Amino acid sequence: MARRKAGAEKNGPKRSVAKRRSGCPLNASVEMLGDRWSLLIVRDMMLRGSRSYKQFMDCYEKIASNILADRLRKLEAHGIVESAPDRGDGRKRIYTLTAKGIDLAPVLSEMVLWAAAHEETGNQALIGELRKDKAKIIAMVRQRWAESISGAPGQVKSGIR
Amino acid sequence: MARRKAGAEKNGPKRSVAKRRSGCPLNASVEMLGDRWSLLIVRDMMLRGSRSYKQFMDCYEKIASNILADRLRKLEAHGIVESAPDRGDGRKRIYTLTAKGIDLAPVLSEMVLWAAAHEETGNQALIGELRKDKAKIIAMVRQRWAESISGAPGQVKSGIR
DNA sequence: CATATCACTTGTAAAATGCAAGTAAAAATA
DNA sequence: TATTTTTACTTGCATTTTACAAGTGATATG
Repeated sequence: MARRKAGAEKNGPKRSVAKRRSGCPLNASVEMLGDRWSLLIVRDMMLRGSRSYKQFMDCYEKIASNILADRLRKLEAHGIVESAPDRGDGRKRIYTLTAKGIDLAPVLSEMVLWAAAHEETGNQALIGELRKDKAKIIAMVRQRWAESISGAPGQVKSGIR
Repeated sequence: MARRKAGAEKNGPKRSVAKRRSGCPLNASVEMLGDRWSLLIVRDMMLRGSRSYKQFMDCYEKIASNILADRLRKLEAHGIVESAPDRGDGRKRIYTLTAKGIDLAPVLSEMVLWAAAHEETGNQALIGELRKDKAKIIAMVRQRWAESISGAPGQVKSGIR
């Protein structure tokens, strides 16, 4: 027994303020993304083109498989990610960012710039490009995403990273 | 018995990549800020001018006192916040944002805009202003902060919020 | 048909969170 | 000056979340 359990009812965009701790938009963000893994998963989708469970498991920070399953479920429930069975390989499930998910690009961008400014970090290539022209990088990420969802479900190959 | 225990060694800017899960700058941000409270504390300092334990306890989301103590300690260890005893009232300790802390303004800004775009949230006043002129709001926040640390340790009165 | 992949789940121990109830020191009040 | 308040925490404890190791079932591959 495994697979499927329908994450949440349908899809979760526009969750009402009802069950939140407060109506503050920052609080809403924190309730959806405020943990040690969610944004890293989004990062891997955005920058590395990860789309399958296996690919997420290959992330450099070594997420545990049960945590990954849980986060994917929550991201999907929040409407940040959606998933569908892979046509062609019945074992696979393909995860993709929704528009809401790709809209996190500016958030990630600022978090990267902040850390790069105040901590010792790697990935200087990305940081340099971001500092030079943030808007351009975000536009590139968006465009690649748009192409990847219009085209047939194939690999996103490139990777700024 | 209570009070003082010297948070961490001295101050924690430029923590090396050594003990982190990875050198990715996003990961660094997530390790410092990826929980359900840290950014809300920074928000209250930035937008509401909260500076004392009591004021943080008044936050709308009702943080537990032990969690607040823990988060203030960690934020200080990360060099995002610093604290000093209040001259004039020996019971109080005054917490202030460091330059690193105020540099989180663009991160918070993008998170607020993201949530506002995709969720039902309150605080439409702030959102409207942010959408109109993000840079200006951030500049205001920065300036108020600069004034508040140069002037005598008095209350920050205003509040976009 | 045997074996490998993929996407998960199931324990289980350890850590983080949340809640209620202290406590020590300093300040305000009677 | 004695008493009460206020402030900034800590402590204990139950609950939840996280992490790690080890399955499991359905498909694909040789």
